[in-house]
Amino acid sequence: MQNMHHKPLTLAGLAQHLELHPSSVSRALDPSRRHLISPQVVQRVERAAQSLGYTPNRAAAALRTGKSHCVGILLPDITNPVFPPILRGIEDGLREGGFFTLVANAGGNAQATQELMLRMLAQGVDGVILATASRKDPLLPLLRNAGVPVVLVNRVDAQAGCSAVVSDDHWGMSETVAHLVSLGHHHIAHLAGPQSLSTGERRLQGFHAAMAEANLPALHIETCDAYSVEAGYAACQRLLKGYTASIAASITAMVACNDLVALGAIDALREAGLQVPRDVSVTGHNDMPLMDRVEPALTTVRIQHHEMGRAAAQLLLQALAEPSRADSTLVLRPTLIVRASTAPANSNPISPKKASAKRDSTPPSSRKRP
Amino acid sequence: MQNMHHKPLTLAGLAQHLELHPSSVSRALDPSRRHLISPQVVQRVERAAQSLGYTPNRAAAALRTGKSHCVGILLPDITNPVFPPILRGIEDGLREGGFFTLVANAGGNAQATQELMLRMLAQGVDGVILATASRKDPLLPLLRNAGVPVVLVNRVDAQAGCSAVVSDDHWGMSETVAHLVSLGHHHIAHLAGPQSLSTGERRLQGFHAAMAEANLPALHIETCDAYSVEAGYAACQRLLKGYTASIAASITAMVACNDLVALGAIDALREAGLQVPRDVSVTGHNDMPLMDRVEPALTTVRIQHHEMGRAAAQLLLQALAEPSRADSTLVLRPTLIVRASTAPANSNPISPKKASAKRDSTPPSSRKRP
DNA sequence: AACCTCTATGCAATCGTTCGCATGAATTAT
DNA sequence: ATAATTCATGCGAACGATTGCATAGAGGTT
Repeated sequence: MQNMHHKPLTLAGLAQHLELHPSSVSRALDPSRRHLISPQVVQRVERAAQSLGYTPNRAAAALRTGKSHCVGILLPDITNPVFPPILRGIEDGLREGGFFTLVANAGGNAQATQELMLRMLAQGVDGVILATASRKDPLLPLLRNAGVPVVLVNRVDAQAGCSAVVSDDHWGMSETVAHLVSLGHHHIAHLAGPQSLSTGERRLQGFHAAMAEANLPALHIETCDAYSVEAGYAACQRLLKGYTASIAASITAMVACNDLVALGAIDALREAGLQVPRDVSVTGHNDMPLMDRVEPALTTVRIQHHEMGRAAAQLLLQALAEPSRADSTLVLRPTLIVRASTAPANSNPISPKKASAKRDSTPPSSRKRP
Repeated sequence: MQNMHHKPLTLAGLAQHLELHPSSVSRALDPSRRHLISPQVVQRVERAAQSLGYTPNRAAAALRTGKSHCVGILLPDITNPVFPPILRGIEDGLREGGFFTLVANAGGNAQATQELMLRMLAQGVDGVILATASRKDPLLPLLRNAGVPVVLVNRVDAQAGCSAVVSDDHWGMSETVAHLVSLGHHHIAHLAGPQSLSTGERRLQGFHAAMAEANLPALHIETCDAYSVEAGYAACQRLLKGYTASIAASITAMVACNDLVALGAIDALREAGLQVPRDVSVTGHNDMPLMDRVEPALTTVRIQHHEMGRAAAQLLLQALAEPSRADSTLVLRPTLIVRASTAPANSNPISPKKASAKRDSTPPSSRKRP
């Protein structure tokens, strides 16, 4: 109780206590400059620092060196289940390098995002990891100009200019399509992600490539305006609208750009009187937590969230240590996880009650099995 | 391209450009000291700052003033779905005050946690929000000693000494028990959380109180050593072990301390040949994302995650603005969300095949309905 | 007109670390 | 033995923003 507000011990204070000059103490405490100081003194300093509980003032060091030992992490929204494991991976990777993570959720708004980034820069972050980068992201030139190393995670930028870690979306898509084809599906639709995001674009490309590979036409594509349950629901509804009138009637499988979108699609399908996977198989992407426990358990592409974050952190550490180093893009291979939302193709997926069911907007709660 | 590595504009540079003294510029830019400067000059300074893109160096300001405009947030694990919304709430609340969030996942290990906290302090955080506080957390005296304001979120500390925001666990428990009682359940078990955490303790107390209120004996209590699916699975297995031999055979409902624990319990029950909710009703706590889509949809207590975070941020801002202010504890009321995992009590819950089924460790995948 | 009051701005010290340079001691080479 | 070369440490000036105090005008009072 007596030592409240112990004004924190300063380097000078410690030096005085040891009858040394602050600069010597500073050197003794810095592993990379220790060699300038005699071993005995180093030990004496270390002991004293330990026992007196000296903690260097990072703000002062940051001011002097221009390095804050903080990196900024910009996420669209931590509430989206893809990001927590990525963030965790980043943090784990960064911790090894002695860096702290300044986290901010950008939340969509471009204007606000830019402001946030400027504040991060003012805060003196040494580097930035972006999980928000849209294609041709306006933030990148800004950061480049400020001379701050950047690593993109989960998304890449067209005109790159920085390192990135992404999942192999093409591979994920071709695995998914191959799986569906092996179950006898021929009419496969795609609920594409926002084309302003690289994942949306690449997964769509991957879908096209995979369908071409399988000699199937990629006819039924609907774009979502976000990676959310609601957007998936809406996109699937739009897709179903053309159902009666067109050849689309034969769709037996849907590849969603994302797990949440898949969940929304399942809602829309059920609402239209279709069963998953009996009538239509549905796949997701990301293998978010709990996707093995939803009803039906979702067949999805598991991306290496944690590893992605970790790799991004390592790339950033490299860039910080060696600024001249060339940018590199790391592509991690995902795995297809087959669960209960995909099943062999049903020859006649159109349920007899479809026509009426389409107008029926029965809420989910009344959808229980008989 | 020509202006690469523009060495950032400094206050002195800006002052020189304006033919003013740095101190005047500093004052003109600080809303709380603006009044010392003539309006025309203020405007001139602001324009110039704007157009030249001046951003103050926070490190320097932090050194001079001792305030970093950063607050540290210590979480057990962002991967646990309770925390993202809380973090989001904190960030939203803090942003209004112009603060940044330094996020760290402590991950259980007490030693590492303490180190992390020391580094946060060295980083110069102005305040700390702890979502990790166990009862009698050793970090609290440390922080108190450093004179850093602290707010606890989701968990409280016995000897408090700081503000906190928590959910009304008692109320949540009594709602839950009342709901089960109204369904005809009399033998209700509780899978309690770690008693070293305030939520675990308080929910257990709440359970006892609620059972007493309903004139029921609280006989079947098993403690989990973590808030995880695995811990819930193990605890439920331990509970089931005494099933045949004792009066416990009549258990028709289980109140879990947490949604994840509830999911683990459901796994264990199924493995023992029991159906949820036909044989045993199960409830969770927190209403994590997707709990409405797991099988069966979980009856649970929805806590106000986002609001908790936001309130914690506001409490911290208050404490920073007015250090003498008395601590306050904010208790937010949760809501019981009834879904499919609870049903009327079954008079004879013990399935005939139980005895053999208990030894049967059929994996979940073969558990499909006939 | 001499004095006092304000008000707007300038001055200079300060926060705690770091780092180029200088210095003195100890070691080695000649 | 003296000069040349290490090596360990001291010295002091940065880094950029803030702030108590000083000061120079402008305006007001008697």
